[in-house]
Amino acid sequence: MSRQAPTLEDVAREAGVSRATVSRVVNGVRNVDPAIQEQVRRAIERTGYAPNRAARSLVTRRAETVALVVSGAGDSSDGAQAAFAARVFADPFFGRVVAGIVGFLRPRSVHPVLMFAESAEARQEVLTYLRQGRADGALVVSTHADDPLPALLAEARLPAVLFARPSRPVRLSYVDLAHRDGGRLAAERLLDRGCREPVTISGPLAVAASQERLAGFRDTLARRGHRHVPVAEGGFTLDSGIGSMTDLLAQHPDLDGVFAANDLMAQGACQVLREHGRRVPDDVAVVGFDDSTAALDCRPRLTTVRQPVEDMAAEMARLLDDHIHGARTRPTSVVFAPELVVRESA
Amino acid sequence: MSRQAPTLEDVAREAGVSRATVSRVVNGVRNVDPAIQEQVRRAIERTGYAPNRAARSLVTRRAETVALVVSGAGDSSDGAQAAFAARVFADPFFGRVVAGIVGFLRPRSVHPVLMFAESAEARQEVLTYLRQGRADGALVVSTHADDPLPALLAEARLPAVLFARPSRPVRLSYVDLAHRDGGRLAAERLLDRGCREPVTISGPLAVAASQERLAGFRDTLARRGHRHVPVAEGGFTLDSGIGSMTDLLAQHPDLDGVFAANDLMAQGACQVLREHGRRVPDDVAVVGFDDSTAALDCRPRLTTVRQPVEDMAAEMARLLDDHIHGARTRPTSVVFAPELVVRESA
DNA sequence: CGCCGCGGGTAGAGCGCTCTCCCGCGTCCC
DNA sequence: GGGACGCGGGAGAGCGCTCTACCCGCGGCG
Repeated sequence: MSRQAPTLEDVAREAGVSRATVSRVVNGVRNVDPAIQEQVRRAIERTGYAPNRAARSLVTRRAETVALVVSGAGDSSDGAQAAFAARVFADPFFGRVVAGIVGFLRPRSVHPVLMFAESAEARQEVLTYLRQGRADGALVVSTHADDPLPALLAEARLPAVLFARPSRPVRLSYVDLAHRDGGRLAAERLLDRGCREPVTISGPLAVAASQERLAGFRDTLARRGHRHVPVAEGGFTLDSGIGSMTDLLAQHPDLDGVFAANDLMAQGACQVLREHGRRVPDDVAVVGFDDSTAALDCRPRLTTVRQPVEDMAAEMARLLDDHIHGARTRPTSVVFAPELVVRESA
Repeated sequence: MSRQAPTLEDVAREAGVSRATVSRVVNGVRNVDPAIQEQVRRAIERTGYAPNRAARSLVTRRAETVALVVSGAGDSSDGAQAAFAARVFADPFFGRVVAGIVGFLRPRSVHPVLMFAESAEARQEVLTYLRQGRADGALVVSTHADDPLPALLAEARLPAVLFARPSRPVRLSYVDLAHRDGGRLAAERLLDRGCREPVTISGPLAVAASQERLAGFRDTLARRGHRHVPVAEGGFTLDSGIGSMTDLLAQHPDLDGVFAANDLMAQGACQVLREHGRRVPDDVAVVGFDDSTAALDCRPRLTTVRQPVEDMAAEMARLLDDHIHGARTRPTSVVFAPELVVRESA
């Protein structure tokens, strides 16, 4: 604060070489005499030099920063953003996304800028941010299917990678899970345990992933002779899991297997079942989805369809990195395979 | 990507004025003829101009960015960072912190850079980041009491504000809660409900906040005639709440009131109590702490000591802003008052 | 009538870095 | 022995912006 931060010039003077030479050893380009290198390194040490990033970015045209955008759909009113942020972070799923992204980015010394884009205004701000060159690209996690942000990003030709396939196709790379296969795995597990009356709590049907999971579950059961599978639509929250399970139990008292489209709802279902005197898994088998922390918090611990979120998030970051550095020019999609994790609940 | 982004120069040429004039209307400084202003604004529109932030930062010496640092204590091994990130985000508490910070920062068009500092190396990276001028200051949320980062920050004279008072005093501003008063509120609630055998599940005693909450709880009970209050030390996780409650129940079967030092543990406690056939709140009253989402997810919904986390986080951001802009030079601490939120569990 | 203030604009000097060009020198090959 | 070439180093031109001069014209005033 008080004294000016040392610049390249200062280090150069201290080391008795030119600015260019110092820059070379700092960035490790070209050969520099080892003796001079050492000399410069000591000068850096003495002066406590740290290269000014703004100056560097100005000439390299690169921020070495990416935006991590959590994007909602509609036009939430102004004040709702805090609630939006809190809601997003309440989902253990998001923590895993962050962990995966940071895992890839950190070794490269880049740190994500956190942005929320739940309103038209906020979306515009994301675009501006990128166009100002404050970030080199965006990693977008949408909470709604009809999020307008991807299209805006694609139109502006800004580097971006999405989590999950967008509802309308856009020229952007994305990573996704084979949700349909996940639904199949859940169905097979319940069937293999001998369930005769399986039911399911789906995610919000506006979300493509929910549709796919449900379709995979239904198709598999249909192929094994179960034509009519009761389904209650949930909202991916614990609360909605409780509500849906209560309804299903009332309408189908002899159900003996539940597939919930995420762990949080499965946890809610377990709670309700226990309160109604049904033992899990002896009376009713429960399969969740995600393999989030909720799966382990639940008693009994959940058998669930694992989504390799960390790997998927890391892959997102890798794709973006490729796009930014021109190593990849056309949009690419990477689809991951789900995996059944067997614990106690089914 | 393809074509160069338009610069001030381009806009100036387009509008038929000088670079400086365009800069003035962009930044809204000094009087510029309204007609010319309009002319410039249209030129900006036509060219799709967005000011280059690196160039601006270079001269203003300001990044208009702050770092949001989640800081651990020890020297976690290299690979542990992903797990650290996931663990941090699993706590609903952190989502509220982010919401509060973003709530303050967003109207000012600044977005936080997310950093984890759970190892010595990572801490160094935070310092470097700030010294490179990539962020103007840091908002630090420590997960451990003896976090070395605050001292490093203070020593380097970098603007920073902490969440919670550091264990060793450092010349840094911080916000905190009157935890002791929170413990008192919990005790009074249990007493007022007529509890005769209160117990408590504390947080990790290495954390100052845990100590304070426990002290406030104990002191209040002592003053009302309860000398020996059974306490089990938890770890702020649901799991530890389950474990602690199980132990307490075994050793003190006639307990009729529980104060858990956070909602997650209270939720675990409720679960155990119900499994042991105790009704909450009729047989055993339960008071949590935080008023996090866990308080609402719990059945029955938790009576809890509310910590105004969003307000506290917003205040952190405000303090940092003041420090950065020189409006505040000496370290300041702001302590918030807890509040009892009565729901069903007590 | 000269002078001064002032509104409204321009010119240009940097901010701290990267990177191209250039230069001097030693080496190698013909 | 001389020219081509490689290598290590320096000089200096920007990158796109802000901001301090400064300039010009005009009205008011002593």
